[in-house]
Amino acid sequence: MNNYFNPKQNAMQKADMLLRKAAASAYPNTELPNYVVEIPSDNKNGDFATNIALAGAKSFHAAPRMIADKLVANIDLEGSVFSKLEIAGPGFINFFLGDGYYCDVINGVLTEGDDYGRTDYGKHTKVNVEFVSANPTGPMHLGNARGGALGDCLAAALDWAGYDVTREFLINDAGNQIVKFGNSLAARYMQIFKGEDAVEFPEDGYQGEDIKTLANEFKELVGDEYVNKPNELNKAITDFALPKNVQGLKDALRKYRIKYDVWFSETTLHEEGAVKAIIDKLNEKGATYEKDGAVWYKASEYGAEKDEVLVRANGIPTYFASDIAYHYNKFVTRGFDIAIDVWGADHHGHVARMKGAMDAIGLDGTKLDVVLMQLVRLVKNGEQIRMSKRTGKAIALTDLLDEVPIDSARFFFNLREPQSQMEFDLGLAVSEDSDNPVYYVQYAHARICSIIKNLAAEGIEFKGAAQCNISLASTNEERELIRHIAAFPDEIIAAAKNYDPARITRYTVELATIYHKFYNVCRVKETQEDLCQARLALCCATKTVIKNALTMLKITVPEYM
RNA sequence: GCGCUGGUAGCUCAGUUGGAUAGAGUGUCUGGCUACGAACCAGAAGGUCGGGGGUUCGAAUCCCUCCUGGCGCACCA
Repeated sequence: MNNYFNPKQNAMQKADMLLRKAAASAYPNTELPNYVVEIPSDNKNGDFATNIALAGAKSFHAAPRMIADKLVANIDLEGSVFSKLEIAGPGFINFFLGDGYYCDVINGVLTEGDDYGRTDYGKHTKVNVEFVSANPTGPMHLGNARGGALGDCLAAALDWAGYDVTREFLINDAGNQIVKFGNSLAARYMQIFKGEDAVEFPEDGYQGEDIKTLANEFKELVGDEYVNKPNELNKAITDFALPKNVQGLKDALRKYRIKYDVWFSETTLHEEGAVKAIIDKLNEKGATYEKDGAVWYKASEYGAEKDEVLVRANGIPTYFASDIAYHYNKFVTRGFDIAIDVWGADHHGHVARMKGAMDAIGLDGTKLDVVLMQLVRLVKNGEQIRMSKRTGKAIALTDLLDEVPIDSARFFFNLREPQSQMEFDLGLAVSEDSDNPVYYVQYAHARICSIIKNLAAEGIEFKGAAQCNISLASTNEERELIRHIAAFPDEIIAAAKNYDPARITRYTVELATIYHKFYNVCRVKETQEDLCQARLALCCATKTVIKNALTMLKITVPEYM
């Protein structure tokens, strides 16, 4: 049983139980049709509605309205959370919640406090969320900013929904791109001494200014020591630069308020022989073959489009090989039940073959979930700012965070669902006025704090939910507010289930809107005492939910603005 | 060419997994502070849900087809 407080879900289940009971007595020995109990878009149609009479026309052998009449006649609302039923339209049965429900919601929220919204939906399933995992060969870019906000908030949603969550960053500190990184650094280092024209820069090298900066720092440290030791230069300068870059990633992400549980080094997989072991394993399963001097994996037999190289002709394993070993490590060595990878949409070709590879090594590919995220278009004054890693003019994450407040960046990147091609409006994100939705939500919180403070100054304190009669808060605005507050735990579950934390961000905007409407219609101050207390209870409950939601998203919750 | 993914109000996007008259924000226009924070609220206007077929009591949602934007199809990661 669920010990957590999830009022909406509970009430919905109660509605469903009443329906089943009614159907059992009205139509004994008849199989129930596929029906739903849902929340109508217009609350004139009740708090919950069911299509059971429409969907059951065939199995109950009657017209929908007749079925609805018969079912309703068999439902007794006495002692339930519902105050009335209605039959509407073609045969919908609508449930209306009663006073008791609204009181329970506010009472429950204030009792749960900082924990309101948590459920045990995930049943402590061990889930690993890997996100950003930017190459340590250069600074992070705008896409990583979205991936960071997305991954971190998804992890938070899973945590609140009762999963056992690990946030993880994979450091790609092995393989081809590190070799390229070293070659680029070495060339820049040599150019310092011999001139740019005398030393050829690798055609596929990293062009960015940061490579020159690192080479210069290395020169400051060791002078010309390596000019005549070309064989040792590459390793020495890589060993110098790589940790610096990794530290840069850590610093930038910490500034972005992301704290990882695990920084996983790809190199350790090679050192421990895990990559070789996984290739052997595939080999044993008969899933490999040799061609042109390379070892291939029969990916096409496991759902992928075509076969893939595991070990190049030069003997170096591909990233794909180490990625299989890495996920084997997640599932088998560390025992995660689910692995979620947040990738840029440009990696979608990798999805089917990774899942297939999990099946090929005897694991379950369906336990690997990939959240594909579309890249971001940066827009300022209606014009797109293109980013290019090659020209070195990329918009770095650190640059973005220097310009855009963290609250704003995290909020914006979580406003759209992952697969949408979002636009990031730099002008809007920087603006500190009402156009910026993050302030709209924070404003609602600050407003509530102000009301509470003003009342306290007049000697009026909130006496606690148990001491007040919430049913006095009976206007549409008040009821709407309570209903939305009640939906918070379900919204988190939906975000976790659909891997879409943007739902929570949008939820906070809706909550703020509903609160502002309430504020404009219902005075708290200078109101008859009982009603004042009831409305104060609503304010406190709203404050709790905004605080919990924004805290979950790691956005500050100001009391003044 | 094949695959993934999008196309909903002028613009940016929702739409609770097939439900009731398709919704927000923004922009435009009009109202509301000698009242708890006007960083707010109310109202108006704005739609062939890319086009066309199909499935059924019922489609933005599912199927087929066409148009179109983005991305991917390396012994890169």
